[in-house]
Parts: sequence; C-alpha cells; structure tokens
Amino acid sequence: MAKLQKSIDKRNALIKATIELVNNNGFHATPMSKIAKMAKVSPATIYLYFENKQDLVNKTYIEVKAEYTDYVFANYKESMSVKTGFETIWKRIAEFKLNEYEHAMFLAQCDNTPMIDEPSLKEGIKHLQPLLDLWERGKQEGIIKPVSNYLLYAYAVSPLSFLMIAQKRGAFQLDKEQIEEAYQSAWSSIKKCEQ
Amino acid sequence: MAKLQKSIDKRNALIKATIELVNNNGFHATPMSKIAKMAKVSPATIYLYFENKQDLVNKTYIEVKAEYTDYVFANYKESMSVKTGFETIWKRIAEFKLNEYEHAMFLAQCDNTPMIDEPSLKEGIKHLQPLLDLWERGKQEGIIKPVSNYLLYAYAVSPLSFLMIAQKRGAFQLDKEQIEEAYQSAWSSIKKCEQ
DNA sequence: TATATAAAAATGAATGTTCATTCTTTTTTT
DNA sequence: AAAAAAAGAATGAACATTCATTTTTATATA
Repeated sequence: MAKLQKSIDKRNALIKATIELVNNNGFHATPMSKIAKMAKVSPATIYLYFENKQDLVNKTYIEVKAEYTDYVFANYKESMSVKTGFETIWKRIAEFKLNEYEHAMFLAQCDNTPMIDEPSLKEGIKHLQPLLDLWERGKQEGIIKPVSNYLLYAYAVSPLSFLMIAQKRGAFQLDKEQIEEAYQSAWSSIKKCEQ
Repeated sequence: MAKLQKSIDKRNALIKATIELVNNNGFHATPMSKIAKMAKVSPATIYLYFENKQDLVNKTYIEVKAEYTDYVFANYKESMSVKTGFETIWKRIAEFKLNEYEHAMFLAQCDNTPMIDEPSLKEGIKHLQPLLDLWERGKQEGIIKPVSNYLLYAYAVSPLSFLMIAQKRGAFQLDKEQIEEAYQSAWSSIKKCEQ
C-alpha cells in the first residue's frame, strides 16, 4: 500500500508536469528531462510509469478528458428535462473552461494538433455521450433543432473554447452576467424556434 | 527579373511545404530536411530565404493570415449596411474555412499552440480590423448587441472553426442548406433582439 | 554575337547539440 | 537478504544550422 501510494504520487506529479510544460511549450518542445525535473524524479523513472513519451502524453490526455467530463456531468441527471439538463451541463462546461483553464487549454491543444494518436482521441470522445443522448431526446421531443449533433456542438459549446483562449491571453474577462448571456445565446441557437 | 522570378517560386514552394507538413505532423515534428525535400531544394537553401525555422513558420503564418483576410473582405465595402456587410464577410469566412481548409487548419493550429511568437501573432490579428469596425458601427446604430467584440466573435465566427475541423476529420459534411442555417444562427446571436 | 569573369544562388556534407531511451549501480522496501 | 524502485550517466539517433564547393546567372569585353 505504501508502495502503491508513493507510485501514485509520482505518477500524478508526472502528469501535472506534462500538462504544464506542454501548455507552455508544446509537445515536441517539452523534453522528458524537463518533465522529470519538474516532477522531481529521474528521467529514467518516467519509464517505470509510462512506456515512452507518446504513451505519457496519450495517458495524460485521457485522464484530463475524463476529469473534464466527470466535472461536466457531475450535477446532471437523466431524469432532468431537456432544457434543465442542457443548462446544467452547459454551465459546468463554462465553469470548467474558465476556472480550470490549465486543463482546458491542454485539451484544446490536443484537439487542434496531431499530438495525440487516433485511438486515444477516440477513447476521449466517448465520455461526451450523455450530452449527445440528451440532444437526441430533445430532438424527439421537438424541443431541439433536428440537425446534426456537430452543428449543435458548434453553436452551443465551441464558442466557450474561443472565450477561454481569449481570457487566458488576458484579452478580456468574462463575468457572471456575460456567462448568463452566453448561455442564453447557446440555448437560443439550438432550441426549436417556437420554444 | 528571371532571378527574382525563380526565387519567388522557391520561396512559395517552401511555404507550401511548411503548411502541409506542419498540418500533418506539427511544427516540432517537421524537420527542415523534410521541408527542403518536399520543396525540392537543399536544406541549406532554406537559409537563403529565411533566418531559421522559427522565422520560416512565423512568415508562413503571416502570409496565410493575410491571404485569409484578403479572401474574407474581398466582396465587402464599407458603404454596405451593417447587416449586409456582416453577411458578406461571414459567408466568405465560411467559404474559406470549408474550401481552403489546408490553410484554415494551419491557422487553427497556429492559434491554438505556442508555435508562433507573440509579435507575429499580433501582426496577424491586425488584418481583422474591418470586421471589428463594422461591429462598432452596428452597436452605434443599435443593430448589434452592445457586448465585447470577443463575445461577438465567439458566437458568430468561432463555431465555423469547429465545423471545419469536424468536416476535415470526415465526421460529417456541411451542405449549402446547413451553411445558410449556420449563418442565420450567427446573425441571431449577435443582432439586437428586436431586429 | 561570343567569350571571359565576377557575383549570386544553390548544394551536399560536416558539425555540434539536444534529446529519448537504456544500462548499470545504488537506495529503498519487504 | 532478496526484490523492487529509483537514480545518474551513457548511448545513439535526429536535427538545425553552417561550411566549403559547385553551379548558375549577369555583366563586361572583344
């Protein structure tokens, strides 16, 4: 147990260092030696926990993605109405992107570059299923526009990624009121017009 | 003249190769030797046209960004109404992202990673000014929501980037009708409610 | 116009560095 | 005292950049 405990601490430190360094420098400009140094570990030790550099970054991606979706669906219950369910999920997504932006930026970089291998990307996408299921239900109930989930996601969720990056760059600051307004925009863009 | 002509061809070939290779492998996983080979040039020749690798990618970014904004504003005139002006610009943005996606993907990667240096990023942003000016005019005329340009951009333009990536991954295909619908969504999200 | 020569452009090979990964030894745990 | 974990140093490959030559182009002269 002591052994396992210790190992998990080191593993976590490695994942944390990877996120921070990759965020600031990108995958290929982050040497294993720096990751090791930041995690206070010898470079050789990394290879006791991960097969190689690609494996390290794949596993980091999957962990952060899982953390993201756990966070996002934490308050959501399938028994909720489509409208309430969407609001619940959307607001958690916003919170995550704006408060946990170290992790959110890491995901954005993974999703916009050829850094993560295809199987790991697929693995990461799975976790978003409850939102897609909610939308399908909404379409059946005639509450949500009958269009591709990609379009719904583009309108309702992807603007948050842009705002996150803008905020991270210090260009401007989102407040409560703006988030509420952004939410209204998101809902308007996916609900059927009559609602 | 013949000399200059030849040089420009080589320079263009280098820029083209850079875009293609960086798109597929990322900046740091693209060796100068491969860029040279794809451009049918010796590695040493690159250094006659660019200071170093960073300079090559910075200049590539600025050129692609300029091409993008030229394309985007090609049909736009300041004399247009806010509504027409926005539609004109938006549809060109959509066209560019969906038709020229090699270049659009390159820009997305540059904007989501620490690949380009700060001065070059700033240089690239400048070109978008006419759209921001149009929005300011719209706010004064009471046609556009009186919110930060970042929010307007997030709602109205950033979804297109997401759709572009989804389309590139072959996940789905945008048709004329969906683009029209996406445009309506974009306009709804930034116009003042009464309009 | 044809030839010689200087300047510019281009090249392939060489250089030195950085880095992922492995090896051997030491330390810690059981 | 055996096994597991960790360490630092060593290895070898990949790469950006430079160097020494060669090739091409432009210019001047006859």
